[in-house]
Order: sequence, then C-alpha cells, then structure tokens
Amino acid sequence: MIKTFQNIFKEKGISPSYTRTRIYHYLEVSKNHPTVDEIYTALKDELPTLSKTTVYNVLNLFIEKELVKLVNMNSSEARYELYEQEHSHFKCDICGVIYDIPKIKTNYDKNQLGMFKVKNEEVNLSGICPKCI
Amino acid sequence: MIKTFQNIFKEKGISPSYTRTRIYHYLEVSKNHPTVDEIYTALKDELPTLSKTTVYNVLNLFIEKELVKLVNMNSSEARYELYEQEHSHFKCDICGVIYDIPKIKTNYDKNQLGMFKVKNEEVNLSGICPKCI
DNA sequence: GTCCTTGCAAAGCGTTTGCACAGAA
DNA sequence: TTCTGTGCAAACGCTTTGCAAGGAC
Repeated sequence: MIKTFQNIFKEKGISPSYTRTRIYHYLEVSKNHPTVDEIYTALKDELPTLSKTTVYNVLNLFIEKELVKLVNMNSSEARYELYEQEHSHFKCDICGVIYDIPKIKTNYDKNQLGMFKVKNEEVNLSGICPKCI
Repeated sequence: MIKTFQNIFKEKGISPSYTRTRIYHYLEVSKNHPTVDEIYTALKDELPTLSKTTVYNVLNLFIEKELVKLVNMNSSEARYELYEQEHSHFKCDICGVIYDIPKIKTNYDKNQLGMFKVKNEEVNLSGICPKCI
C-alpha cells in the first residue's frame, strides 16, 4: 500500500488538511531537524496566512499521534523529525548542525539495570563535522 | 591532595565566594540533576539575599569553566550536574525523574563515521523506573 | 446546525541583559 | 581606587493559551 498522506494520517486518526500535509511534507524533505521558525519561514510563501501558532498546533498534534518526535539535543529551540528508521545523531560543536548518522549500537547487560524497564534508547555523539575540520 | 572547594575552584580559575561554594556543594549532595529553581529554593533560607540571576550567573560560570554540564534530556527547564565519573541517564516516562545509571557502552566502528571527529558521546535511556512499575 | 481548523493577540515562563550597589583586593 | 560578585528590574525569545472567525461536514 502506497504511503500517501491520507493513509499515514488516517492510520493515526488525523484529518489531512492542506496545512498539515504541507508541514508533514516539509519534515520529509528537509533532513535538518527543522525548528518551528524554519518550518514557518519555508512555508509562509506557499501558505500566506500561515501562523506560527498553527505550526505549533500541528507539530504538537503530530507528536501526540506519534508521527513526529522532538530531537533531544540541547538548544534553545525545539527541533522536530519524523519517526523513521532508527538512527543516531551527531551534533557539530562548531557549526551546531545536527546530522543523522547510522544507528549506534549499545552494549550492556539488561540485568545490570535491575528493575528499570527500558523502552527507548538514544545515542548522541558530538564533536567536529567534516565541513568544520 | 584533598579536593576542597578552594582546590577545585583554583584549578579552574574561579574565586571561591561563599555563594559559589554553596551552589557547588548543593550540586554535590543533590543527586537529582537540579533545575535553577530547585537550587534557588534549596539555598534561599541559608542565603536570604540570593537571587535566581546569581544562580544563573554561577551555573553559567561553572559550565564555561567545565565544572558543570547541562543534562541533555528534553524538558522545559535546564538541569545541571557536576562533571564526574562517566555515567548514563535513565528518564522515567511516568514520574519524569532522571536517574544516573552505570555508563552504557556503545559499539561501533569509528570508520563507519568517516570524517566525523567524535569528541563526546552520551547514551540516554527512558522507560519505567522501579518506583513506577 | 455542530465540530474542527486556523490564526491573531496576549499571557506565560525560563533565561539573559543592563545596570548599580557593595564588598574585596 | 579598581575589580569582582551579587541582585533587582526589565527585556528577550520560545511556547502555550484564550478566543473568535471561517470552513467542513
């Protein structure tokens, strides 16, 4: 089955308004974990009446429906990405860009954590990216 | 050599004012990655003229001098901890508490990252903690 | 008609900045 | 005296809330 917006949204119980499909599409094509402001700036020509409130509304809806997740790298603004194949993140200390990198595997004994039930794990690397060397 | 505040601060070129030593001490004894507000609330009886601005000033100084680092788990407020022996973090999805856990090792081929120079890595787990099961 | 989506304006909240006062050196 | 530490008040920036207008159904 082809993953149209209609299908993706229907699965999650979200009605596919044009604004929502455009925001979703932007998250698909922009691979740079955009901020609200970046999404707003990118779409405001195409959607002249768009407001940041709507971008926030739509992203919070997507998060609630588990279509989107927050990228967990310290910065003053929230960054968003689609749930996709698993990967890890690399943040450049110089330019601040967050790159997707192949998923870094962890290596630990589940027993070592006792009663902690692990549901999710993430690995974040930082350092210097190829462009900044 | 005994690690007095004087020694620790001297190494980093920080003069050991009373306020600074109390904030540092609070970070040592509180193992819960406190927020600015928690530090302020905990110390304001002992330091009646303390202001949040000073807590921010001191923490930012400590970060700059690499005595303290920001804990990188999504939340609206910044959380702080001392540089200490390496460990990883576990955040409970239910109660929100961030636990220190033994350092989770990663397992990857440096060559797989090409020109990315890794300087730091962190592993964050989340799930359900023993108290919330 | 009702319900949902959108978006303006305002509020909220964590953090930083400007600046001045007081104490240390 | 000069420099440093502190803290009030205001500004700032990101995000959420209140609410109303318009459209979908």
